[in-house]
Amino acid sequence: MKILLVEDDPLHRSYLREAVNAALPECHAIFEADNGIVGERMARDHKSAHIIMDLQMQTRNGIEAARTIWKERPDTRILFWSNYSDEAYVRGVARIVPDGAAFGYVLKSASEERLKLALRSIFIEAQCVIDREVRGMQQKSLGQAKGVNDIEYEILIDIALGLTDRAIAARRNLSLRSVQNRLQQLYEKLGVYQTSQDGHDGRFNLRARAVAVAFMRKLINYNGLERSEAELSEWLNTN
Amino acid sequence: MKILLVEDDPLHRSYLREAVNAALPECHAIFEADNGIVGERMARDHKSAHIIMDLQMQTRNGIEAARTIWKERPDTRILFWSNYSDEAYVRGVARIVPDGAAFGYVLKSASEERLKLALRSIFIEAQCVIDREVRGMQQKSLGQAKGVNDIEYEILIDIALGLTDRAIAARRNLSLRSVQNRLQQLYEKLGVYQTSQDGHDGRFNLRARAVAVAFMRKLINYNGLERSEAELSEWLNTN
DNA sequence: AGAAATGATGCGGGATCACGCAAGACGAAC
DNA sequence: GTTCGTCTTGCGTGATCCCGCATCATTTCT
Repeated sequence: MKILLVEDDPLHRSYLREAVNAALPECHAIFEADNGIVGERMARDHKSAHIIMDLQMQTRNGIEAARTIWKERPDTRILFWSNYSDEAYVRGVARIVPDGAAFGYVLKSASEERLKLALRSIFIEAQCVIDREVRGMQQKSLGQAKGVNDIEYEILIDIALGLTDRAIAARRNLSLRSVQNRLQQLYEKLGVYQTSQDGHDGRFNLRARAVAVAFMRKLINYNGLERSEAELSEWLNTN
Repeated sequence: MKILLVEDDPLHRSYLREAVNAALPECHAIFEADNGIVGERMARDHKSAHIIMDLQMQTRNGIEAARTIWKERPDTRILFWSNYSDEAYVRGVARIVPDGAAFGYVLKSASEERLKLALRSIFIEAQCVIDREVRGMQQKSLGQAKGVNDIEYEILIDIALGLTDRAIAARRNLSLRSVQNRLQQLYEKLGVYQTSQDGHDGRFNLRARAVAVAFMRKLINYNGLERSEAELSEWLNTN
């Protein structure tokens, strides 16, 4: 068995290397990449079937890399190893995992024991392993209770990118009014409203405020926004 | 000499410990804290004069912690050790460092050699050491060439938090029109404008777009926004 | 099948925003 | 002292946003 490590931080990389050696004696070769681009290339060259992937890397993040890898060979098993359980990351991963693929999501704060267990579960048993904390996040994403559903999430991204209602309507093939409807759903879900109804001074610009609270609730984050921006500029060009 | 490490990742913490041992034989005691709260407390209890501080930690970030520590004893020497050189962080640090205090800013990606050198320079020689990359960022912040100055930065924060023009005016003691003036300066600096002047469809909501590009340029980030939000809610209560 | 829920769309109005124009305030340069 | 540049503020306008009210269409429940 060969394993490919894609991880920025040399410290974490060597920690992973040791964990793999300890937990997977059947692994006889470890390859390492220190960013997403190299990771993709090595995965292709070595036809890697077992990958451990960091999510936030400077040059190319783990979600992008995983997507292209899975596009080429959907049965690749990938263990995501991340510092955070931001909803934005969880959504990002959930969006790209192919049907039936084995993958895992373990936090860097997990104990060594848990990491080793996850390694065996995924790479030997082909089971999906998802950290408890991440799991909680996932439930919240899917169930709508207090969570933001896909439609609302989509429009959240659009306003976070700074689009006007009209542009969103064009992009999503909706009428102007529908866009505004969805915006109101979103505002409600995020608990955003013009405070101090007493006077006439709405303190918050709802649109901007919604983005702010989404950001603070980690519904969106830097990497997610960057990805969305890339999609947007693509759309802008063809339109 | 005693040194206090404030860092949430155990891996990085032990790496630091070894680096300190290797570079500073005159250090006879190392204390460790795994978040900002504990860090503040330990700094107080041990009257720490030499601290190595991570910037992004979950429970309380390094800037907050450093601020309260410096408030109590401004001659404390603090080496910030961070993954990123986001302008938001650099600004955050610059804002709180007391006059004449010795401090440093070293990236985690720096070589071990560089870290050790910085350790000696700061803790022995009381010099300020700032990573080259960070330095570049700092210049850009201060010089206004293409960079955003303090006034623009301030209003950027305000719209990122989701305030209305009126609320900003109240908070900053300005007229409505002045706020809008500053907004326009900001838009210009960020290169934000209604694309496609041909038709009449402004694709971007300038206010939201400005926040988006600022975010993508790392003028603002999660920690910074959270800090500002805390200040904001304080102001909202007393007003 | 009929009823109820959900979502898309149109109309309209009040509030906010973006921004040109212009007048006064203040300090720096000459 | 005059002139210039920068900053603040007011007024006004057109575009955009927020959102209540109302009409269909599609789904879902009974």
